[in-house]
Amino acid sequence: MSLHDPIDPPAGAGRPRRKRTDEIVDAIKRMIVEHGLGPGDRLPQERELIAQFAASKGTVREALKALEVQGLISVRTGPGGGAFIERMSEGRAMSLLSNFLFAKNLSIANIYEMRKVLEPQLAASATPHIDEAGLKRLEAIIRIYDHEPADATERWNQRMAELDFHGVVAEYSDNPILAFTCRFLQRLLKELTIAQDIYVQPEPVSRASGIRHQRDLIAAMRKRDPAAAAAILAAHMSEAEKHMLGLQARLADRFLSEEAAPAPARKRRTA
Amino acid sequence: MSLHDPIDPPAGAGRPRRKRTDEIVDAIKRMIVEHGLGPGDRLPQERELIAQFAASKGTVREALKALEVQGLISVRTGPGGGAFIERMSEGRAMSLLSNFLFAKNLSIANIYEMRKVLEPQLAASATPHIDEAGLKRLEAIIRIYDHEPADATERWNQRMAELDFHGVVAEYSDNPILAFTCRFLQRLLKELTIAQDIYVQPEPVSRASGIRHQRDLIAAMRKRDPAAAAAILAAHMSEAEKHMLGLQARLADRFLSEEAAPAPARKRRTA
DNA sequence: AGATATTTGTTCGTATGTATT
DNA sequence: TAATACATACGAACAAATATC
Repeated sequence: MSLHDPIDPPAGAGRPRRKRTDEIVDAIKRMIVEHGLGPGDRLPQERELIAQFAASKGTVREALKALEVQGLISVRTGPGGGAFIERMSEGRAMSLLSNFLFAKNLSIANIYEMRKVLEPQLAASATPHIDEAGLKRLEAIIRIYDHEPADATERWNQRMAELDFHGVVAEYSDNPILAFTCRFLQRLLKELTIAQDIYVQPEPVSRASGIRHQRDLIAAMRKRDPAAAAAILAAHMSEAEKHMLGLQARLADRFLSEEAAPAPARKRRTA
Repeated sequence: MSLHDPIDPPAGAGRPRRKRTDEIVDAIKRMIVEHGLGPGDRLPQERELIAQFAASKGTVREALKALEVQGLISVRTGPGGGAFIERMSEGRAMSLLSNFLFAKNLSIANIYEMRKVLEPQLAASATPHIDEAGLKRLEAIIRIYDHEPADATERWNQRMAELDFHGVVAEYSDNPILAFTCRFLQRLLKELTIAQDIYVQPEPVSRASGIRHQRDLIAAMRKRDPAAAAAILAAHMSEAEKHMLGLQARLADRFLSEEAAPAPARKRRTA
């Protein structure tokens, strides 16, 4: 069912017969790896799959739907349409993960416990690769929150921008899983439901200190000094953690919205 | 959020019209959160959903399939059957995530860069909660690899057990996302394809040191000393990283199903 | 811009499989 | 064993989207 839907503990005796749909899902997955298909490549069309698997249209469509939800393919209508191999987007991966963590009632403390050790690593791993354009972007983001906000809305925007700052740093890391994890944690923070309006109330501590840290970070990166970058982020996170700790907040019901719309990149045709 | 949530403002110009299936998926998700349905609760049956959404059987089934793949529901046949709310299993969450990271070509270095900072945190967070039974389990696992392996198979089993050791520690952490991440990293290491048979060749360094670290960790946990536990793990990881670094290995092609039941000769199917 | 061909999307009716009683 | 209640699967027809001319 799932790509490597593992082991689905089949309750010892009397395995429930394999469902046709799942067989087809697996068969298509095999087809993908065996033919070495990559993003953009086309699968046989519905009609052919129906013939090939001797299955009905509905069954084949269910299988394709399963693959689509897993982010493996996308399906387009029209001439030259059909199922195309996709690379799962980061956003979708995060949504899927959120569904899992949703039930776990994460706290801010949980998230910061990870951030305080990961963000320094992230900064260090980005330091050798960030370019002047990236540094400029960071400086631009700081400018969003380097002043007192006029109203609650601006205050909220400033808090989001602070998280975006770290998101930009992640873009320059050469460690994909570290970057993904950090960005995911940032997203979780953005999705917090406020028991005590964290992001709305005036910050309990000086913004100046945070901004100084971030400017220091940019300087350290310019000097290509990963150790310094990590140290600065460690201090920054430790301070941020202190402010956030104790706040009650839980994950929002982001649950329902899923990014849909696969990008309309087109103009591709693989026979 | 209300029943008639305007969340899906019908795509003004440009975007393709919302597909019926996706509408139903979202509607069911809304239904779940609005009714506060939890694991084990039943959704309306197929027939009722068909009536409720004025959609055909096939469309409703596609929607249910999508929810099933996301780990949100499971469907059972027979009297009293239907769609039931599920808690996504950790295994499924990991599989879905693997699909995303598969394309990213992770290296061992990438994984250890995270482990070396996360595992110490994990040990610290588990220290206050682990009980004597857990400590005994850890000691039992160590016994699997506290001696020279007889053959390659045992050597491999020993390496897997070393990872399981940390998995047990994760079970006692009170930080769900930290525990999940650490276990996921462990799983990635288990799934490595060997360019240079990492787990098969004799270990390049003494096993004694690793085991000493782990025994020290158990002692520190017994004394309820999180700081010491973290420090020991940091040393342990740093040493392990040294051994693994430089090894070339990539994520395995878990891509295609590895079901419990191994590939029996494929049945031929009439075209 | 409009017509057309191609391909997915949706519906309906029916039959089969499976678990409960 | 049989009856029942439910999902699972099939097939044909029709609707909608979209690339091409």
